[in-house]
This record gives sequence, structure tokens and C-alpha cells, in this order.
Amino acid sequence: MGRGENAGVADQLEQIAQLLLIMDENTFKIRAYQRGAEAVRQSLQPISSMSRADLLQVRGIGKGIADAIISIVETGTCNELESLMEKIPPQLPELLEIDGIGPKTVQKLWRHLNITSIQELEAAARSHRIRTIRGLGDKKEEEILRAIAVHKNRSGRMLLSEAEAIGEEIISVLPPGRYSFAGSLRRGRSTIGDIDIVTTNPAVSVNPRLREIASEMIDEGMKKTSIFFKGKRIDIRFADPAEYGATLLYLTGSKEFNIRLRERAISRGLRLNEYGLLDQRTKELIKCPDEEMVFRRLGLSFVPPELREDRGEVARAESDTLPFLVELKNIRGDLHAHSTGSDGTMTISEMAGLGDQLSYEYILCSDHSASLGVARGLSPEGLKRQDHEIEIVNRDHTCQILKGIEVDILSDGRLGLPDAVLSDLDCVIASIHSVLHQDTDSITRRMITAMENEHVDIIGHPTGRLIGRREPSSIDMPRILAAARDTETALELNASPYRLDLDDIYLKNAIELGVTIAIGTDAHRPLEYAHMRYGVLTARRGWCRADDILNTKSINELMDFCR
DNA sequence: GCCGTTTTCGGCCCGACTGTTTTCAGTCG
Repeated sequence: MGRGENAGVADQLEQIAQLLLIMDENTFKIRAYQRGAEAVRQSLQPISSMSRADLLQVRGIGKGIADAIISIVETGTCNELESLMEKIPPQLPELLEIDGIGPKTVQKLWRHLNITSIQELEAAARSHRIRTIRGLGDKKEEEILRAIAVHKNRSGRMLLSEAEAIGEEIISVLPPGRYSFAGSLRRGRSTIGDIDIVTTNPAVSVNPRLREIASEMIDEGMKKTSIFFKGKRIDIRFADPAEYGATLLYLTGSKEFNIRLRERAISRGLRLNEYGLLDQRTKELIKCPDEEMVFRRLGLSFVPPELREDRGEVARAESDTLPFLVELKNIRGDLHAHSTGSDGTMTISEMAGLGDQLSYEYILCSDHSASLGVARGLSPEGLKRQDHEIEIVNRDHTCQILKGIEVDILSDGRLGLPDAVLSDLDCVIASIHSVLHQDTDSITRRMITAMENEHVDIIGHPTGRLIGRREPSSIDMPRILAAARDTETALELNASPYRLDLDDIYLKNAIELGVTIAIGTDAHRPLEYAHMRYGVLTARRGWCRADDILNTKSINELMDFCR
């Protein structure tokens, strides 16, 4: 069933964690459920296919949570959840979505005013009933109304590219100085919740400027300030240059990664905070101007930001066996681009010129096939004309345009062009563009049928997701990965910030099986070739080395793969 | 509830900012 089902089980474990939070339960028990949920969410194996012994092998899953998972898989619920739901109105956790409201406040609101929904909370705040509760005042009442307004028109998470643009805009209007992105933006996640920035500029010089541009000041202090800007939350941390590394490390996270590092610090008689390492014995603060120093002092090799997710990277840093991650400079070409032959804006000649500028050795021209209704596609005749044009253009350029196609995978797994046409091409991408809502088995077999065609070299945007707009198709990823390995078909990492497909978890699993990854920008316009950067970031998040990536290879090696 | 090159019991990351205080709780990252 793939990950849809795992996500359902993970949601239930998270619901238990939230209900326990409101019940003011042991915080470590709550964290255990959250970690368990995360482990389930990230499991490539369908959780329902795993035995109790299998489950116990997973880090973060012990006896209690294993039994809960088994019960949820078999009956749809479990004892822990049921007994919590008897005690607490099930929709009460939605109050936690309001900024500034935590478990203690939810308890008070519920017990004193019988508030169980955001709607009731808003009514209570408007009629000034919140301030009648001991410990809450008029300021809190106003804060709640503001936070509810924000919650109502919350625009959700940003794309990586949007977050970058907003972050750069903020920095451009602040006093000159040293600034670094931190948080999920620095880690290169495909979606970003809020934007974190570290600077060596002092708060006194930055805060007045922030006050001018902010739509709202959330917090304002000498160590950190938070604002709303263009509907997004921005957190800025002011760091002493001598402590910059520790501060950047802290704000980069992830939270779970930070906890791992701090636990490790404790085991070495140190305490890690955002200023440095505190020697427990001498009480001396070891300041860390760069991140490397923190890692060194903890006996770890440097962990690249993209890996800081508590997915085993700390243990690998300890044994100095972290992978050498692929870098942008390793990329020798783009393996997915559209020309005026279909729905792109560039001629073949312009494409080659751009490739020269980018110092690429090759660009795969992969226009749509004519079978595709939504985009103007190439017929076999059109393709022949294009191939002729490519041969002529290539004589005048260092960057070679490769003859290719993005051929449609029809609903039964056949391709949109005959084999005789495909066999003349350098490299063939096959993608699903229509009938995306097939059931798991049908769409999985459809894709595998395409892979089994000897001419297909790459599967384009494998899950078909459009971030925030279209869910991934329900393909059975373990079967797809195994088929990709067996048929020696590469899977695309589509570098468009709207797709980033495959995502990090799937990439990590793919390369562990020895599946090759092809990064393509799917560029339709000149500027979109720069999206390669997002592809490389995502590949790094998936633990990919240069060797795992098809377009780090020379043109001859590439042609060998596509043969 | 999870976990173990000190431990199967006793730990479990750390600090900033705000509001309602009367010395600190709650929330957040």
C-alpha cells in the first residue's frame, strides 16, 4: 500500500502524543510517541507488512508503541487512544494550532469556559471572557484574537524557492553585515515553515529596521527577534562572532538533531547550547566561532546541514563514515529540458548556447511526445526534424544537445511512441502525465511495464506530486525501486521547486538499493536551468554521492548507461 | 515510552521572550 497507510498510522500516534500533551503527561512519553510516529512515517516498508519483531528493530519503536501499531493496523485504533478520547473532546487538540496556546492554556480554557474549538475560543475572546481566568489577562486575549486571524489566512508552508526569495529580500533591506540562513531553509527541505536567519549585527542596529518592514512584531529582544513579513514568520538571531558557529548550529537544527548532539555533549562532560560548549567540571564556556569546531570538540566529523535530521548521521559522523555528498560542481549536464519542439520557449540553438554558458557537457532535449493532450507534443516526423537540427547545432557548441524525448506512459503502461522511434534516440525519459488516480497496483504495474521497455532509460517525476497542489500518486515505491534496480532504469529527481520528485526519503532508499538517480530541471524557460541547485540540495538530503547521480558522468559513460 | 562500550533502572536538551507576577509559568524554536 506504500506510504499512505503508514501516514495514517503515524497520524494516530501523533494524535496520542497531542492528547497526552493536553493531559499534562510525562514529556518524555509524549516525545516517545512523536518519535514513534516519525519512524512510522519514514518507513519505506509498509508498516502493516512488518512483524512485531521487525517493528522492534526500528529505532524509536519499543514494546508499547509496537503493540499500539499492531492494534491500529488490525482494528483501526488502540487502547491508549481510545481511553484518551474518552477523557478529552477529540477536537480539543486543534486549539494547539493557535500560536501562543499550549497545553496548559488549553486545559484552563476547557475546564473554566468549556471551550473545545477555535470558534468557541474566538467568541470567548471577543466577549472578554478569557481575562476572567486566573493567570490569563487582557493582553493574552488580544494575542489570541491576533493569532486566530493569522491561523485563518495561514498560507501554509512555502516552497524552498519562495523561502529563499523572501529571505534574500529581508537581508537586502537590513544593515550590511554577515547573515546566514538557518533552519529548514539551510537544510534544504522542499517546503519551509518559517525563515531563520543568523547575523553578527547587533540587535540595536537590526531591530529598528525590522520594525519598519514587519506587518507584526511577534517578539523583540536583544538575542532574537521574530516578525511577520508577507504573511510569513521570520526569526532572526543575533550572534557574537566568537560564538557564531554554535548559534548557527543551534538555529539550523533540526530539533531532533540538536537533541542528539546535546545528549552526546553530556556524555562527554559538556553541555551544548547556542553559545558554545560548557565544560561541566570547570564551568568554562568554550566558544565556537564556526560549526566545525563544535563537531570537532564532540569527536564528530562535520555533518552537512542537509543531513541533520537524526536519520543516523550522528553515528556515521562518529565513525567518520559520512558519505561524500554530490555537489553542484559535479553536475556535467541537465537531463530534462523542453524546447520549442513542444511547450518550451527555447530553440535547440539557444539551449546549446545556454549549456555552453553553464559549462555543461550536455543537455538532454526531452520534449513531450504527441500523445500528450495537455502540451503540444512532437510527432515521429517532428522528432526526426529535431534530431537533424540537433546534429547541425552541436557542431558549433561545446555543450552537446542529446536527442531525447519525454515519452508519455499510457494508462496501460505502453508508451506514446513506437519502439522504432525510441531506438534512434540517445536517451528516453518516460513519464506519467494522465490518469494519475489509478489504484496502487495498476499504476505500479503501469510504471514497471514502462521500465521493462529496453529503450526507457529514465522514469520522469516518479510520484507526480506538485508540492502543495497535487498529492503523489499511490505507486508502491518498494516495488518501483526494485524494478528500477532490476531493469537498470534511472529514476529522475525532478529539480523543479514545484516538484522535487523523488524526495529525500525515497532517494535514500533508492541509492541504498543501487538505483541510479538522474537530476533534471524540466526547464521550459532559460531561468529554470538554475533549478539544478534545488535538485542537488534534495539529492544531498537523500544521502546521494556523485557516483549515485547519472549526470555527474561523462557523455561517454552516460551513453553507455543509455545503451 | 524508549534505551544502554558506565546503566534493564533512571535517566531523557537548552535557553529566549512575554505576561501576569510578587519570583515564575507558559510557550516556542
